[in-house]
Amino acid sequence: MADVARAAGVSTQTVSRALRDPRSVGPDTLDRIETAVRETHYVQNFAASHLASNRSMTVAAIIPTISASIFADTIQGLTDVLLPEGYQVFLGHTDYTPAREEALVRSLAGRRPDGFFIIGTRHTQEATEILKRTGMPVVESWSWTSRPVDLLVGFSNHAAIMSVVDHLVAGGYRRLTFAGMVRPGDHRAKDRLKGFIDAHARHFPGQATRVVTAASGAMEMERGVELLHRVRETHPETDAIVFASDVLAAGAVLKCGALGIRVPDDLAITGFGDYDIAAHLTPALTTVAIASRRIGMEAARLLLQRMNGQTVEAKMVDVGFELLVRGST
Amino acid sequence: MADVARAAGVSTQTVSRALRDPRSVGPDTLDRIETAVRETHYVQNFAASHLASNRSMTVAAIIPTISASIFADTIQGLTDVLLPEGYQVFLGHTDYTPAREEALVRSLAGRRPDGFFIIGTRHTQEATEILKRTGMPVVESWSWTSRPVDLLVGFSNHAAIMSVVDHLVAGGYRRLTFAGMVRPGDHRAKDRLKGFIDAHARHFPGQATRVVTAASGAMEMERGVELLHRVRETHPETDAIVFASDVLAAGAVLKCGALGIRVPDDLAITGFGDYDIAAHLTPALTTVAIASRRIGMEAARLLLQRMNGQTVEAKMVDVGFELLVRGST
DNA sequence: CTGTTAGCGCTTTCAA
DNA sequence: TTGAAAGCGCTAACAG
Repeated sequence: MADVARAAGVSTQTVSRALRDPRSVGPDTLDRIETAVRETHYVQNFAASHLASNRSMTVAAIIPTISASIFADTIQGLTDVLLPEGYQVFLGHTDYTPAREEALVRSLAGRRPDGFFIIGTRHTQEATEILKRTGMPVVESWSWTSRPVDLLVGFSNHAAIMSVVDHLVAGGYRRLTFAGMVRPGDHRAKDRLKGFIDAHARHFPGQATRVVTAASGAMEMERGVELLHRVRETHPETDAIVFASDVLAAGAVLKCGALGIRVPDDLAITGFGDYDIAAHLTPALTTVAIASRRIGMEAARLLLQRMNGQTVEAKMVDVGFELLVRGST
Repeated sequence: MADVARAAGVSTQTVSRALRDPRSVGPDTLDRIETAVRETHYVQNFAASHLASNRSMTVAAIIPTISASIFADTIQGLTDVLLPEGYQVFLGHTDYTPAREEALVRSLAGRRPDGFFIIGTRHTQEATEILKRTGMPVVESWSWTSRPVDLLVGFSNHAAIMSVVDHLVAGGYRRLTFAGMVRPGDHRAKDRLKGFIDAHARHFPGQATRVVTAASGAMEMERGVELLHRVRETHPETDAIVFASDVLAAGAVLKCGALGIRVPDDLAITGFGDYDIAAHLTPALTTVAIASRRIGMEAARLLLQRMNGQTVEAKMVDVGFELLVRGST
């Protein structure tokens, strides 16, 4: 910056001002500075800026996994809103491990982001403590709680699955089985399972609940195929499978097609997430649509309001969900 | 850090040392410092560290798009290797727009990352200039070139599609049509198209090339369905469609199933990428597998070597590709 | 193994 | 509209 100042014949102060708000300096001065910036190939040093101004112009984002996940849409929405405002995004993933999440929170907090975005509302005590102490705006997401750390953009996984069960029961299905991946650190999956159990208990009081889960392995269609087989072995009376994810449901629907199992006549199938494939399957998949990208965008907007010193009117945003009834039920 | 030093009865220097390399201070001292860190809830300020040491412990990554893309696996691989080494990742996406890529490069360069990862080998002149000037290690990826900016982890999209065409011709198909999304800024797609054109010219010299492309819209299965229809309208003689992506091919295969078009008897279909769905379709999809995650991991390893001051033995890594022949051809 | 000194490249504050 | 002085919170380099 000193080089630029010298080339433009002004002080570094003026260069700094011109860079942050071009209208705050005289037009001739601005011109000379812009020329000098180009000639010297000057690139701002945000670390110094951050240290001096105590604003990093970054947001930290923590998600369980990036690959093959619906969270990618959320991050895309988040960055779509944040980048034009000059913010860069730190991205970390936890692989559904609370310890890794805590380590990430700690490490990212050291970067002094101006805001924090995180999937989920359950964190280790230490992680929660750090998030609260930093004093920066924090958005939790993809779940629902009455007591968020700070801000919340999410929906009730529990209610979403209950609506699926209600739909199936209304359609005459009576022997429902839940099938999903339930990893120890995945509270969204647990909420969905609980939603199934609660809805089942309401519709069929006293009757045993049928649940088949996998705790490890990647979230792939192959898991759905495996779960389908396990359901048919352990609960052959099943007339409808409630999958915790479209990925699993898609694997099962495709396998049923290959095996000659008629969906929904022999077996109804539901998914979760409304992935791209859901509408393209034969039969098309009944599922729950989540506004994944919108979650990221709403979160970004809340963060921006806070980072700009405005007060946020609604600290908790429920993006809801939509039951999409298609041919598989 | 001064608070910690005071609480532990040492200088800030000793605290700094203890934090970066616990073995560099005495065991009692370390003990007192660790206690003090906990009691004061101290969180390092990496911005100050960065400014003083000229190391940011960050890597910048630029990809065309995050959502529903195979690049997510690459980023996962990249961060999987980088996070344990203490590096955080800045992630930005360009939506296949060169101007946005340049803006991102410029902005991220200001963060002074210790390394740069970017998809593709074609950038604006200005972006290339910035990448070269910073002097930091740069990994380009997902393509191939003889003159990378610095390091390269990729493969030849051109050769990959040629191998698909060779396979189809060897299988007796004679009226091939290429179908894909070819956005202006997507040079991988262009390389694939060129690979098709070149292979076609070699096998069928003088014969017109059949190509159907879409330039806009999201990369979704619906595009594959649309392209299928356009191929059947404009080139009804087609006996094999070479899709530029599994997403498109999957949409087409599913649609064929619904329409009663027999694959591969009436129409052979190939994809690209070996997405999860490819093996689960009926018939399973012949496609080209790319080691997406490995690209990220190899890139991270190269960056780490450079960032640690080691010399890199191979500046260009060809991860290759694998033609997976399945039922759709 | 530990401490002292200087300074990283900006921005804030105040003055002109 | 512009400039001078001070300092953000660390680490490098050196000394002890």
